[in-house]
Formats: sequence, C-alpha cells, structure tokens
Amino acid sequence: MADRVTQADVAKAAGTSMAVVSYVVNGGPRPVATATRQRVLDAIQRTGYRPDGIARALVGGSTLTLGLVVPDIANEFFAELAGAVEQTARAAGRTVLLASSEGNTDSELALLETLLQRRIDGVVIISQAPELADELLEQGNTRRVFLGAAPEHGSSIGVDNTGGAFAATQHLLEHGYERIALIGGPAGDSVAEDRLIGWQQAMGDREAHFVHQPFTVDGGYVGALELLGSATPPQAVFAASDRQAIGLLRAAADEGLSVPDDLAVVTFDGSAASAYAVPSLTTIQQPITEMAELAVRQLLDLHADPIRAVLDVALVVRRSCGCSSARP
Amino acid sequence: MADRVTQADVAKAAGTSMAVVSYVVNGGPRPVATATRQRVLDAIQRTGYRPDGIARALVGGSTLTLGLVVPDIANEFFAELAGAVEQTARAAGRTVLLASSEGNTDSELALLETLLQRRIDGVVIISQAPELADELLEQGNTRRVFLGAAPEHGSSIGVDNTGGAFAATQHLLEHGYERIALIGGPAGDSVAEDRLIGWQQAMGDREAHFVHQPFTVDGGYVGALELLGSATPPQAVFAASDRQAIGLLRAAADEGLSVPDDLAVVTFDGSAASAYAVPSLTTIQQPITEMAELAVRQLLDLHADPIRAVLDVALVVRRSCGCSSARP
DNA sequence: TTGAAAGCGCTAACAG
DNA sequence: CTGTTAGCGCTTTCAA
Repeated sequence: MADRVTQADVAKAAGTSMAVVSYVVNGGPRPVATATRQRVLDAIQRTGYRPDGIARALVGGSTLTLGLVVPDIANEFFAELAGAVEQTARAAGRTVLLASSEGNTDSELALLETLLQRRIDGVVIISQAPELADELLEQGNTRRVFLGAAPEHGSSIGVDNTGGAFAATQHLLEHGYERIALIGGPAGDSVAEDRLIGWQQAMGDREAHFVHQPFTVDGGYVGALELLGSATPPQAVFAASDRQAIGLLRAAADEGLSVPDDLAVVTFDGSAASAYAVPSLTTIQQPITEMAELAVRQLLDLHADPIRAVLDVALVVRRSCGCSSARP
Repeated sequence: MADRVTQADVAKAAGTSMAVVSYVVNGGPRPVATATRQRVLDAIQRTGYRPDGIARALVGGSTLTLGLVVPDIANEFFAELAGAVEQTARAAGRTVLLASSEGNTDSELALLETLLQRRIDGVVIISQAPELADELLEQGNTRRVFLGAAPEHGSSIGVDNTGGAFAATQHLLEHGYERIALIGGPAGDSVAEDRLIGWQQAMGDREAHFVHQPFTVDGGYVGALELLGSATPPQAVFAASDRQAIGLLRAAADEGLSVPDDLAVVTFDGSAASAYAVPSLTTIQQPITEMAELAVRQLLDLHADPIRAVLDVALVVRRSCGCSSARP
C-alpha cells in the first residue's frame, strides 16, 4: 500500500517549501514565480499528489459538502429532487451527503446529528419535524433550507399547494364531474393540509369525500379501494401525489374501471412516472429543478437574506382527466 | 454565532484534561473513574459539545463515510439500490456520499477523484468504465466494490443476467409464443450483453429480432415502436429492464395494443414500478437488498478476500406475460 | 517571491 | 486513573 503522498513530499520533490505548494494548488493567496510553479506542477504529477480534503476542511475552510435529507430516496419524486440537488451542488463544486430518514422523526434527527458532526456547509431538508430539525441545526450553527414543510422562521422553499390543488380540482369540474373525491396525504402533514384545502375550496358545497393516506403507491391503492367501494362512488379523483395516483390506477384496473372513461384522475407532483403511466397522468407539475437550484444557491450565498419562496405550479394536461380521450 | 465548542472547552468545564474527555467520548482506550466520567458527561451536556468528525478523521481514524456512484439517481432502480446501500451503511455507522455520474465516463472519473479527496472508507460503484475506475481507485488506495459491470480483478457483485434472461424468454416460450423480440440495453454494455445472450440461447433457431436501446423509459418506448412497426411484429417482448418495459407499455397503448392479450411482456429488474404498472409486469427480480448488504459488508470487512459474487435472480410472475389473464 | 511556523480539533502514546 | 504532548495534512500569517 503506497502511503499517502503529502504536501511535504511534493515540496521536497520540487525543492521548495510546503507553503509554495499550497499557493500553487490553490492559486493563492501569494503569487508564485512561473518557473517555480512549473516545478511544483511537475512534482505533483510525478508523485501523484492529491490534496487531502479532510485536512483542508480542518484548517478552517469549508468541507465543500452539503447534506440532503429526504424521507425516502427510493420514492421517485425525492429521487428526482435528489438528482437535481446533486447536479446543482456538483456544478458549484460541492458533494452531497445523502440521508434518507424513512419518514421517521427520530431517525431524521439522528441523521442530522451525524451531518452536523461532518461539518457540512449546509443542508437541504424535507423534514417530518421542521421545528425540531431547525432547532438542532440552529444549535449546530448550520445553514439550512427547508423544502415543503418548514419551521416558523428561516429559509424555506415550497410550492403553491393550495392553488395547485384548486386548479386540479377545477379542471375536473370543468369536465363536468360533480363527485370528485380526494386521496389526501397523511393527516397533520402541512403539505397535505394545503392540498386538501385547495380541493375543498374548489368543491365548494358539493358532496365531497376524502381519505387520508401516506404519500405512497400503497396509500393510493388502499385509499382508492375505499373510495370506490362507497355507496356513491366518485366520478373523478384528485390524488395528492403521483405515487398515490399510480396506486389508484392499479386499484381502478383491479376493479375493472377504465381511466379516464369510468373514472377521471388528476394528480400532483409531475414526476417522470406521471408521464409514462398508462394512461398518462394529468398532473400539477412542481418545478423540481428550480427548487433544487434555489435551495443550493441560498445555502451557498452567505450574504443571502432568508427566503420564504412559494413557487408556482403548472397544470399539465394528459390523458387521465379525460381530455383528448379520443385517442387510444 | 456561538463559536464551535471544542474538547478543550469541555475539559476546562469538567476540570480535567482533553485526554480524559476523549477517553469518555470514545469509551477508551484508557479507563476513566466513574466520578470523572460523570463530570465530563455533564460538561458535554452543559456546553453542547459535538465531536468534530473532520478532526477525528484527520488524526488517522476513518471518515466513516462510503461513496456511492450510480449512473443516475433519478432512475428508480438505482434509487432503490441507493436506499438499500444508505440503510445498510447507516446501520454500520457510516454515511453515504452520493454521486450521480449521468452515465458519462468523464464525469464518473471526476466524481471518483472528488470522493478520493474526501478520504472515504470505500466506494460502491456502478461503473460505465470499470477498468479506468478501478485503476483510479487503486491508485488512490481505496477499497471498492463494483456492482454490475466490473473490472478484470477485484471485488464485484452481479446477478445471473444470462440465466435470468434465459428464464424470462423461456417463460414466454412456454406460453406458446414464437416470435419473441428483445429490447436490449446499449451495445457494448456488459450487463446488456449477458441478457442478450440469455435471450438468444432460449430462442435457439427461432426468428429473433432485437434492438439496442438505453436502459431508460424512452429507450423502451423507441425500441418498442421500432419492433412493433416491423413486417412481422412480435407476439411477445422481453425488455432488458423495467424502465424500458414502462416505455414499452406506453408504446403498446399508443398503438392500440393490449398487454398481454395482443402483446405479452416480460422484463428484468423487479423494481417497485414493475409491481404497480398496469398491467403488472412479470419480471426477473434482482436481490437489491442482498446486493447492497453484501457490498457494504465487503467494503467494511478489512480482512475479507475479494469476492466475485453472482447472485441468483427469480422470475416473478404477474400479469403482463399472460398468466392469470383471466382477471381484469 | 519564498520559507518557517503556528495552529485547526482530535487521538494516542508516554509519563506520572 | 489522569495529564502532557506530539502529530494528522493543510493554510496562512509573518518574516526574510
């Protein structure tokens, strides 16, 4: 095992001091004569020197690392978000420490504790317990941006959940459906609440059934079966997430219902899966890339004031709502 | 901004030396009197001390961090794998640095370079260029396990791609289909090659069309359209990945073909999406959790001999092949 | 333009 | 059982 090549080795090989090697590697803070620089560069080549990020971080610089905490990386929506965050972070010279909290508050806090020990530059977090998480991070003196559920104070980025849910339901109403049920998210989840409110606002005085379910495929499946089994089954369903909509599609198929002919569907998220489902899902598209970029930028800009962003969402019309149902 | 609390602060608060604090925090290597330990524990509480992982790593210990390199974290299969790796790593007290290479060799190598600078304990990698990656990691003196495509030497974990493809095709043959096409992976990809071979072995002398396509939903869509548009369209298709099968389903729907009645489908991977597609996909299931656990264990066990694991896959029968097509 | 040296926060000898 | 101290590899004053 070749021992680690250090700056001292390079200095010796180049016949200079460690300081000069550092100046060359970092392009500063002191200038270096061209000839000397070349000797150092050669020495680095010859020795196969690779700067040690750990030591660099210790001496005071940053770790060039961001933390990302999501409820479940296997969930396609979070995976897409993670991809966007990773790409943005990389473009900014940062690496991403991934933490998947399994939607569990204890494990989320434990994960944050670990990230804090790693001295990360900041963390992008989709939290189950925003206030607790915020408190911990504050105490650890670490920058953070909340996506979705957010604490009272500090930076957060969300989307117009209520408006989106309203638009989705409205679209269904325009199709002429009256009985539009909701497969909502978990009770108590702030994002879920907002979407519930949007749906309620659009429904007005109409008969309106809904169920609380987790934001999972299975949640959608179970919720759909319950709704479809009622005395007056819905003509249309607004699913509060794409994952749930996938489960709803499966349930409809199992019940022998054709979407959109027997049951129209609109959903929320706009993950890739929504475009490729059969039938393709009419959905409220979240600006995933924009959210990721905004979050990373906010984390990295040390002079930025806290933001409370609420981004717009867009209705993407596909087949599941009944539009263009003429096509196969 | 409260300044970072250090071991020295705790030592002062507890009226002991830094060494004792270290002994208490790490439970060794020297014993500490119960009374003293208690005072230190109290001081830690009072000061809100949090050990600095960076300094710890520098002094010689490990970083307690593993790297994970995947072609695309937004791809559901890799996301599931990432989730499994993260969970296993966490159970072993490690954190995961995530790197998504965009299926690009240059960026993969650049990412590895970054990981090396982070002094990670080891890396789990799904590589586009195994030999180059291996060389770089060897030079960086870093432990690694390759998943899927692997270099000539060193540890790797794969599945029986040929056997799985054979079983999938065989199952279709048993249904009585004769013209079974293949939507294969990219030309030159070793995993794709193995699945191609398995399909060919099962097909024997039969007429056998196939296309090379990326392992993406879009690849499946495009490949399916090509196959379905031929003079003698297939009765069944074996898709080399779940993602491609999703695209294939979409293409079949667009062409007005019903799966499995007009076109039977079997696929490879067994990601969650395969179970919830409509119709549900008969697939060759990869042991994702087992792969992740094996990989992490191999990385962490410093005395382990290199492994060349080829895990078994299992045919999971669902609807898309035509079995139990009696049900809606 | 270059070099010497003081730490960053921590662990682990080595003494007491 | 506890304290002192020498680094880990690097950046950055401060001098030369």
